[in-house]
Amino acid sequence: MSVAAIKYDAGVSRWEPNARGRLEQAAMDLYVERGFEQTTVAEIASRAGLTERTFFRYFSDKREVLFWGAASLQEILVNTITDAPGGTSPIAAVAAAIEVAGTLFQEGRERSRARQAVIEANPELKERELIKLAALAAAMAEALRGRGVRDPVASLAAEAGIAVLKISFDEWVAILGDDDLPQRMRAAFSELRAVTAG
Amino acid sequence: MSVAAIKYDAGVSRWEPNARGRLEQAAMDLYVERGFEQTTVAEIASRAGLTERTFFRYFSDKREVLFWGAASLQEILVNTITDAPGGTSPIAAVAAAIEVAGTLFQEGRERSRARQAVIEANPELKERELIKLAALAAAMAEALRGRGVRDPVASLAAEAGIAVLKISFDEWVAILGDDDLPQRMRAAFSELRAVTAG
DNA sequence: TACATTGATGTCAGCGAATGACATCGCCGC
DNA sequence: GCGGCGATGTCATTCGCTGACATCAATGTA
Repeated sequence: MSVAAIKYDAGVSRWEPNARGRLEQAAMDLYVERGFEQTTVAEIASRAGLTERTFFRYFSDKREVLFWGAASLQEILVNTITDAPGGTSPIAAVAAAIEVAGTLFQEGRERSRARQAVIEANPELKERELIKLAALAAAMAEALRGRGVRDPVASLAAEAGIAVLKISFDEWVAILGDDDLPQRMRAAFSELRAVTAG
Repeated sequence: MSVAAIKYDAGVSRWEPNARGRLEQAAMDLYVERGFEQTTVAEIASRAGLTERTFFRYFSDKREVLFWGAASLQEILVNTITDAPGGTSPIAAVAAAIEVAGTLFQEGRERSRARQAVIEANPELKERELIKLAALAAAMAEALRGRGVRDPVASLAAEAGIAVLKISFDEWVAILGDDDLPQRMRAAFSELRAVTAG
């Protein structure tokens, strides 16, 4: 739905449209402005023209605003693994999925940066990020099992992939200029191969 | 310290000794009996003969009761890596550290089991566990850097070690009989080598 | 047209985690 | 014996989060 459509609808419909989007925007703005802890849910809701109660109808908790998008990322990773050509090795399928994720992050570069800065500044948010990454690993392992890969190979390949994702992403975010994230990921995978061979 | 000793001390000192230990014990008991969420800090404190406020003086939050022991584990991992003979490869140093941890878990087997059951049953606790594991990985990476290992090798080796720890530990906990955790960890490391070799 | 239903939001009350400020009072060194 | 210290208690408060119920436009249906 376009912005024009939103304007059109205002006053016609009972409420402003896109409540979830407004809440998300308000939350991000406030988290960036004053930090996560210093922002209350009441403030977020108020800035979005809604009430606290409504915030909690859209997001299970204050942290989830920054993470609900992980669901679609998970879907992409799983599909990439599932759709990999037969005969692709587990680690190659995982690597392909991780690189697709890398491409996506690269597209929304500034957004990724801002988001990561907020998360990095708060331990509670780091916890949430880690559990989302763990969920991604679990989902990838499950997708591998769906291809006939057994444990512990499936789990190990998935965990290795997440390790590469984390490390590459952190480096990429820390770098000032813009360099290629998927390429950095490929390099990390080959480093990992050398390291474990150690 | 035995119950008898506690009785002896009562009345001599102003308070029962070992407040922290009593809080920890009370918390574990309650978490096992009714689950983490269904237990209030007030109940824990009351069972330990203390107040809520005192609980928060010993533990930064309700979850930390189950995790404050991670500090000494981290120390052990770091020391093992630091003290590894010169010329030991990064992954070998990490493997050695992880196996030491495995030995420790094995000694307190029932305790590990009970604890893990509580954690597994609650997402908040899983989050906390993950961030502790991430802290362990970061500390091991730092110890490797202290040996002259550069990034991303140091980080990758540390993350790989944590992945092996996690997966082996989970399997070991799930198994009914008692089998050897360090040995399981060695096996997982060699699986990982095969997996990343693709 | 009238009426029932539905769905997104609001209102209100309340619990429990966490924190700051200040009080208490044995213990220990001087 | 006195004065400070340290472990604990008391009190008040903020904030995240939840359940129960109310509101009211839109939509469907007789």
